[in-house]
Amino acid sequence: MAVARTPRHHWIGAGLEALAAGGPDAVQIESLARALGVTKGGFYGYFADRRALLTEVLDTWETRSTADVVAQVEDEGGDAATRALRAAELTFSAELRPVDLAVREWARRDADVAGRLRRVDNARMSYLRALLGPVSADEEDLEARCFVAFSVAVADHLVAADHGTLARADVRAAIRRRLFAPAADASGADPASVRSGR
Amino acid sequence: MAVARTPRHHWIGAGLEALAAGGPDAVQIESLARALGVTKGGFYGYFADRRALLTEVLDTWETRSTADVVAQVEDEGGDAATRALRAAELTFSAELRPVDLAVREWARRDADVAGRLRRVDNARMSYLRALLGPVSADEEDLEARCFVAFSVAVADHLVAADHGTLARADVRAAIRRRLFAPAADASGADPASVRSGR
DNA sequence: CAGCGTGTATACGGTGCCGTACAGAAGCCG
DNA sequence: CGGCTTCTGTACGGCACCGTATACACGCTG
Repeated sequence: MAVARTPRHHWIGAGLEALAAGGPDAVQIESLARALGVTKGGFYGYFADRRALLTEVLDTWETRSTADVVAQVEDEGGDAATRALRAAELTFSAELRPVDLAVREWARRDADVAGRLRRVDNARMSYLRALLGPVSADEEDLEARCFVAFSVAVADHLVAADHGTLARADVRAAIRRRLFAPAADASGADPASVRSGR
Repeated sequence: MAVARTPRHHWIGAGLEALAAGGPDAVQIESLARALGVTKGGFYGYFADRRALLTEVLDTWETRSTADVVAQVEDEGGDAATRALRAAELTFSAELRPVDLAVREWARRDADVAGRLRRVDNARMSYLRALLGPVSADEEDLEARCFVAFSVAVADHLVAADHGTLARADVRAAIRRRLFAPAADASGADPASVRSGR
């Protein structure tokens, strides 16, 4: 048997990169083949068609951006704030972030993808909610903080505005201070006291 | 002379809708023609090619989502908070919002579009900054509030998460309260005292 | 009521991609 | 070493779109 020069996961990897770079329309079999230095000859041995590849690409993204992230964050440990920031770092890493944004746009016009994104976002928000829970006792205030944190993480690389004399990093830091500031009405709940919330 | 059944602006309008619905790749001449109930016969009388149409579509979007919005908001008047919320309503209206999101995604892979988006976002942020200016004296805090407001507005229709017993509208309201709350250190600057900020 | 100009329909060549078919190469096994 | 399995290259038909060319139809204008 000839050994596979282009195993299955190579196609998925190239598919992820194409999705990140140009959206679902850019995931073209002949284009991926060129990127991999082969022709599409072998592709149809692994996948029924283009749709099948896209499905597996999304599966891979889904796993990497939820289960894998949580596993690694929990493995590394730290207090709530540390873990929340680490989760954001991993979720919106240089490789995963463009895929996330592409999927988000894709979800606007594909119900299946929208369903996946909803699962993924709910998982992420649940995790964030558990981490930020001790910061604020009020349900609405807590949810506001979580949604702000999530929105800023998503919009950060999507909003093109400048900030005068400030750098984007300064703005992010200021937002972070606001997010982790104890609530006005909440009695001194200490974020650092949560070390094992799921 | 035969009267134009499909004048220039019809093509641009259809282009905007296609861009909103499916991104730049979906702006296809033959597809727009079908949507307009004609064939592409007349298209090339108005536009040199597909690129020319896309340029004009972006021009239209740029004007509508900056100058037109500010003009209408200023015309309607109201205090700073009212105007900020109204500007958000108009900018992210049902017709303009999908275009905005499509352009945002497109800007990730096209330098020209990225430049436009930056102009537009900077104009929006300047306006917002002027409106929110009196809420907080601290530059970083102000910028944080503006960027949060903008990010939430953008991410609102892009993040698919649920909020337990709360509705998205409740979360938005809670965020709004946080954004307009006077700064802890700022002496009582009253948002309602600004009625004619640029 | 001609006749002209303008917008539209139709037809065409070119290109790029999908999915299929088949032939060839490359390694492992007996 | 010869055969077999498995992957890859090449070729093909089909389709959808772009941009051009050309012929037609409409309704002003004189």
